[in-house]
Amino acid sequence: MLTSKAKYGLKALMHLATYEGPCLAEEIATENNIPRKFLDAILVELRNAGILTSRRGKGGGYHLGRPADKITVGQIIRILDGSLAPIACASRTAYRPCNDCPNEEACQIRDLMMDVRDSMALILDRTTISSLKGRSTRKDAKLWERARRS
Amino acid sequence: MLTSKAKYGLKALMHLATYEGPCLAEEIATENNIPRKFLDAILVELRNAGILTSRRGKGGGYHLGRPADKITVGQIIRILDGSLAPIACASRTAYRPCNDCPNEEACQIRDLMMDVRDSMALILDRTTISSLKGRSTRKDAKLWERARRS
DNA sequence: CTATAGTCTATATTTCTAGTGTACTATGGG
DNA sequence: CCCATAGTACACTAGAAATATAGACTATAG
Repeated sequence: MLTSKAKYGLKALMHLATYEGPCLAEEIATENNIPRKFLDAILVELRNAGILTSRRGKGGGYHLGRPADKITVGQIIRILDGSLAPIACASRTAYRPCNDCPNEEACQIRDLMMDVRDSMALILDRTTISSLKGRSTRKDAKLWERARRS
Repeated sequence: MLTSKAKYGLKALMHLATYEGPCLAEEIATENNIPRKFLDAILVELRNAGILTSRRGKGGGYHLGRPADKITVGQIIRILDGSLAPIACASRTAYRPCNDCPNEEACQIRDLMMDVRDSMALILDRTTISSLKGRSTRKDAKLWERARRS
């Protein structure tokens, strides 16, 4: 599951990748319909993880800790949501056993979910904030197609 | 997320696919470490969805409503968990808009998550209860490899 | 020294998950 | 007809997680 938390985090990062200098939390919040205080907590988590840096006081704000093309969506989801995998027992980074499986290594469901996790990671770990921003949505694609036909 | 509910449901179906005749809920529950009453609710949902049939009274029980190779994991997750997609706005079958997106069609996050959903569906919709049962786990693969080397 | 803007701690609200309890209904066999 | 078996319906709850919110505190520029 992609929670609102991670979604907000990604939106904030896209925002920060768009503007040059430091951005105010307030500005990020209002421009992206994110509850201010909730965003604060998210920004702090990202800062603690080294994704963002911040400066206090007048003229302060947040900015990216490294270039937008060096931050992947997968990283952000792992930081904010804890895991990519659809089930904890299939997570590489946030593993937790199920209590109903006597022999986890032989669990076919877990095994299948590891395949799912891998295919998710393949997409999410190669998508950066930068490429996410530059991504053309399906609507764009449809519009292009229509334009090409016409 | 794959909830316990869906996991239990898949286990129950694998159980039913293994034995010929109708199985008792009690038997499925104890053999798979599933809380009995919780399983009851799951089996009823699967029955209402046409995946299972049941017979009451002495000699009764549950059995598959169609061959195990005609039931996909994707179907079961959609029935029991509601959706495959990591976020509701990217779901094909259980769509729900986010309330923070003014222009959903242009949301790059949603678009990315649709790609993720598609790649999950690609795996889950082609995996049947039958193929799930027959799946060799990574442990098996490792054992084989070791055996081949030795 | 003061307005600004991030930080910390605690708390509230809502929703979902996972599970339980009780009573009821249908069926087959004696 | 009765009774044990086995599924069905419905109500409910405890606990966790998601989604915020409030308020006091701290650092900094000017």
